[in-house]
Order: sequence, then C-alpha cells, then structure tokens
Amino acid sequence: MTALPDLTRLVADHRPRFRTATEFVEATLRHAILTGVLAGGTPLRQDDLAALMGVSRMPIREALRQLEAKALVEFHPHRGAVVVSITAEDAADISAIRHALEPAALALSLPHLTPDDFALADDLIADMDAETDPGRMGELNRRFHMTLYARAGRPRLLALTEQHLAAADRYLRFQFAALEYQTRSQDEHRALLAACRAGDTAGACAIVADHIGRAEGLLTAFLSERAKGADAPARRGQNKT
Amino acid sequence: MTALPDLTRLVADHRPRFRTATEFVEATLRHAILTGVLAGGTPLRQDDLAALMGVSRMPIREALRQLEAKALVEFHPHRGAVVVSITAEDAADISAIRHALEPAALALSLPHLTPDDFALADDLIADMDAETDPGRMGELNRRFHMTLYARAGRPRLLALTEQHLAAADRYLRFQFAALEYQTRSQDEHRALLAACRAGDTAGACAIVADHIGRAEGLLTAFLSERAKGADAPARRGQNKT
DNA sequence: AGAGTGGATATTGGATCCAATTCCATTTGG
DNA sequence: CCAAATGGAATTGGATCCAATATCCACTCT
Repeated sequence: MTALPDLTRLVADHRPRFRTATEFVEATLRHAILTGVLAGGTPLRQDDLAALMGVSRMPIREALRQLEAKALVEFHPHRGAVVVSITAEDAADISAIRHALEPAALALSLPHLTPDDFALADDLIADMDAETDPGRMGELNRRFHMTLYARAGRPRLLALTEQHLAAADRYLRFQFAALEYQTRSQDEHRALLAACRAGDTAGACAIVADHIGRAEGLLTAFLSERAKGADAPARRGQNKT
Repeated sequence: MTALPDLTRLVADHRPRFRTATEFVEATLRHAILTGVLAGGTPLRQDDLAALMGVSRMPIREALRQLEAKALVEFHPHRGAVVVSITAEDAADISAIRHALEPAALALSLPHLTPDDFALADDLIADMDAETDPGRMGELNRRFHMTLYARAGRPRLLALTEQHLAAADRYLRFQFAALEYQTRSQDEHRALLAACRAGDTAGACAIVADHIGRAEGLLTAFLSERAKGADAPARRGQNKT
C-alpha cells in the first residue's frame, strides 16, 4: 500500500482553492510538510501522490520541483524525492536566517502597525493559550509573528520570513510537549507585543532575537538527542513489521 | 522565429555539468537571468526553449517551476511564463533582504576567514579594476562578497544570500554605466576588506550595510527613471514584422 | 559458506499526444 | 465608421507512453 499518512482531508480542503493542478498539489504538499503531517525522511512516491491527489504524475513532478527549490524536499536521481529532515546543523542554519530576517521585518513594520493589528495579535495570543494541538499551535504562532511583520511593505522579505518561520515551526511542534516552553514562549509573545504597542523598536527587535535564540536552543537540543536515540530512523520504506 | 537571445554558448557551457536535463535547464536559465542575458519581461516560450536546449518541453516546465519558486520567473495561467522584471519597489525589497542577510553572514564568517581568503578577495578587487564588461563585473562582485561570507558555515544562509546578491547584480549591471559608481564601489570594497583583515566585525558590517544602501539608492533612481521613459516596454511577442 | 554477478522489478526521467484556454483578427451589425 | 461578437491560431496544462537507471534477490563460483 502506501506508506503515506492520510491526506484526504488536506486534499479536500485545498482542492477548490486553486485553478491549476500544479498549484494545488504544491500548496497541499507544502502545508502537509510544514505542519508535520509529512515527517522528515518520508519518501514521496510520485505514483502514490498522483493517486492520492487525483491527478497524473506530471503536476506532482512540477510541484516537487518547486518544493525542491524551497528546500523542503530533496531529489535523488532515479531514487525519488524525500521530505528533507532537519539536522541540528540545519536548525542552527535556519535560526541564523530568522535571526537576520525577523528583526529587520519587525523594524520596518512596527511604525505602521495599526490598533487592529494589535487586537489581532492579542486574539492570537489568547488562542494559543487555549490551543493544545501542536500542529495548530505552530499555525497560530506563525500567524502571530507574521501579523507583527505584515506592515513592512516588503513582499519578498515577508515571504522569506514566513517560509523560514514555518520551517522552524515544523519541528517546534515537538517542543510543545516540553511544557515549560509554551509558558515561556507566551510570556515572550506578550512582552513582544507590549514593546510593539509602546513603539519601542529596539526593544521589540531584541525580544524577537532572544525569542528565536531560545527556540533554537531547545530545538537543537531536541534534535541532537533524537539523533542519538535513532541513528537511521527512516531510510527507505522499511515496513517489514 | 525566436525572440530569445543567443543562448547556445551558455547551453554548451552548462550541458556537461549536469546529469539530468531538468537540472541542466534550470541552471542554464538561472544563469542567463542572473547575468542579464535574459532581461526582465522576456516571455519564455516553452517550445522555443525546448528546441534551444535540445530537450522536450517537460524538463523546461520543471525548470520553470523551480525558477518560479525562486521568484525569477512568473507564471500566468495559460499565458506563459515571463522573466520577472524588477521594479523600484522590488529593488527596495531585495535590498532590505540583503541588508538583513549580508551583515549577519559576514559577522559569522569573519572570525574564520583565512589569509587565503583575503588574498582571493584582493585578486577579485584587482580583477574588477580591470574588468569593463558589466556582466562579468557582476560575477566578480558576487564572488568577492561571497568570499568574505563563505566561512559562515551556514549553507542555507549563504545560498539565500548569494541568490539575492545575484538578483541585485542582475540590475546593477546597468549601474556600471554610471561611471562614478564603480570607483566608489571599489573604494568600499577595499575598505570592507581592510576592516575584515583587521578583525573589525562591527565596522565591516557597517560598511556592508552602507554599501548595500548606496547600491539600492542608485538602482532605485535608475529604475524609476526608466519607468518614466518607457511605460510598457515589452508586453507580448510583437514581431509582426 | 560467503561473496560476487546476473537478471527481474520498481520507480523515476523524458517524450509525445490531447484538451483547455487565451489572444488576435476578422467579420458583421448598428 | 465603430463596436461587439465569433472563429481560428497559438500556447500552455495535463495525461499517457516509453526508456533509462537503481535496487533487490536469487544463483553460481570460489
């Protein structure tokens, strides 16, 4: 059968939102990867995906190429595509990018934030307090951050930022099991929002930088520990039971 | 016929360096776009490209999707792909990204730079002094900057940096006509290298930031002026003879 | 018995074919 | 004479088909 998790829900959800099959497939797979439904190391069989999505292999291939360009999947010639799994080094790498991009986006955006933006950010914090599902938590976290950056007026900068924020969140979902992280993270979110409301650009940027650094520390620790536990957790389809 | 410029040289050059046709096509087109051989607004007919590259339309399509993910081309459903032309807003956008990434990369890399790196940077500055072709100039400029960032030990950060540095260079080639830019740019390059040699991280980062800002100013001015001159320079293939 | 080799199989890479959509030009009616 | 509709041509989007390559397993030879 298929070693893929059940994506019918995602498929049905994304299907009507796109005109071309390629865009639909790309969006669906990207969502699945970023929310962790498709874990790192998962082999992506073109035939399986085609059957699952109800299209032929061609849109699948185009979508996979796009995801490759976004560093979400990896092609091995004649051996197929796999979801890239993030190592501790990659985590530091992505964190460095966030560390560069997010304060810059925030500094550009902060002067143009409106009361509506602050209210939305408040709501998102409250939602995160109530949320327990790690997947939705990542989504909320991402939206909270992007709300604060949104007024930067730099579409490419924002797209890059969101992309890497999402890449980090993809593994941050494991962190939410580490209970104390959530409360501390929420404290930082509140402090960040307060600094934004006060118009304290330097302070807000410092908080964001610190926030990213802390998340990186936890993520790196988690990944290195997991790497010790299982050296080669997922190579090929190894359901030999 | 084809409205495309002569790419046979690029094709022959890249052809042996890749195993799969898709990767070859992607690299060739990317190179052509980044060096300005394919100008912004150029419509990319899949048939023409296929004939030019000596492959079928499918690798072309996959490559175009990758370039779309990298924001180098733009798809219009059922109307084809065009090379994205950079507006003054886009220039500011890309500049903001460079402004965020390059000082970060430099700060990480600087402590690990070796005498060999400095020597290579010296050579590249000398080469730029002697170079007159704008296309090769962009290449040298890119290599100079990347040499200084290369020891950051963050592959993704470096890839992003190079990508946006190249995107800027793509239009910076028009700047080199503006004579005084080159001498000033070279002065800044020398100052930057000196700061790196001295181990002055903060100073080097400041110089880079300033360098990027100045380039942005010139580029923005150029683009806005050109926008006034020709409002819609290239729409479709208008060779009705 | 173990290692190396050969073939069978599965999966991707690439080419060709067909349908759907858009754009352009011509034509026709007011 | 101009505007709107209609038909055709060109081009892309998607599906199917064929070839190339890597993996896996059985078999043989040392």
